[in-house]
Amino acid sequence: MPPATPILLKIGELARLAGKTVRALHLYEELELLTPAERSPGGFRLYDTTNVDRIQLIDKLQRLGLSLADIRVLLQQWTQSPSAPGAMKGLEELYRAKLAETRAQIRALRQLEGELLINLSFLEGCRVCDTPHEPVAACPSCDRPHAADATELVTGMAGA
Amino acid sequence: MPPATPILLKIGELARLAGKTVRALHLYEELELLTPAERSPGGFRLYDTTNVDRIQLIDKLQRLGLSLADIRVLLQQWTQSPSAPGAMKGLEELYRAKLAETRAQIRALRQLEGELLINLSFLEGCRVCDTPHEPVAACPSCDRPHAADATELVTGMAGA
DNA sequence: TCCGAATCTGACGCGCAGGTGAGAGTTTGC
DNA sequence: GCAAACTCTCACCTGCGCGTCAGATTCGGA
Repeated sequence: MPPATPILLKIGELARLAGKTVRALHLYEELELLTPAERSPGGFRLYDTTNVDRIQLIDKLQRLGLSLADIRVLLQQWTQSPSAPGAMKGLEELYRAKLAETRAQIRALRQLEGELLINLSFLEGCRVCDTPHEPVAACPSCDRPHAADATELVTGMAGA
Repeated sequence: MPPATPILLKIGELARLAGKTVRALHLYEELELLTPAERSPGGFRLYDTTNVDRIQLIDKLQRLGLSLADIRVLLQQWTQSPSAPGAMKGLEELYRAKLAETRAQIRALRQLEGELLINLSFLEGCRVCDTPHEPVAACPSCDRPHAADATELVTGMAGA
């Protein structure tokens, strides 16, 4: 049989499939992150379906905290690497570093979580507080027992 | 005894203590997040030490994902609230919402973590891969067993 | 063949959180 | 009383990731 014409997508279709806007895809092309397989006679961009994966890769790398410029460098390193295992190396290093960062972020968020819980419990005690203290500014420095643990998430409100 | 002159800090000192730049503190003042206790005769801003807490509050709220404008609104609501328990209410709601968000972020990061681990293990297998496949593009679609689990963090590199 | 929808290129705008001078005035230690 | 260090107030600049026209062109179905 004749070589099956590969399925080609127009930019709007690709955008919908990948969950991005047309403008975003234009931008990715400007920044050399994404290249259409070809153009229609009239100049429309035509993409093959592997570009969906490419866009999702971009998306995840963004969520890892990489800028589009970073991603460009990464992709270029990849394509320019002479050997397959060599190319994998850079990727591996990057992912290892990002894994560490991700874990650090998780730790930070956990700490924030704990702090929120502490302050919520303080505020809860506050709700039933019968010590009359107006103005409000006095409350964060309330001397009742429930005030023991409040952090600057509450105490920082004081000066006003 | 005479009223002890409170310790007052110049902006640079406060900045160092709080880990911010002078410019940032200027900005916070423009945005009505921070007000110096007074000014020197020559016009220098003089802050009292409670402002360190205030800045750390701002910092944490930023890390919770609030914009400086959001924070301004929050601080204003606080100072305008007629009753102490009433003022606590808004804060409590905010923190409750942010707690949920924080937990969602942690979940997302955990997932990313898992994905990174999967792909790292793929790449590790890659390192000792003796299947000769140049060009590199072929590697992500390698048919050896170690390739089973790679996600688009690896497969998205293919088209190039 | 014709119309409406999609796409093209190019350029400007935005929101955020400051950075970065410039030029002038203020403090402070010696 | 001098110089160095600090601070003052404008005001414009930056990076990022698109959004948003505008005006022209192209595609695809009836």
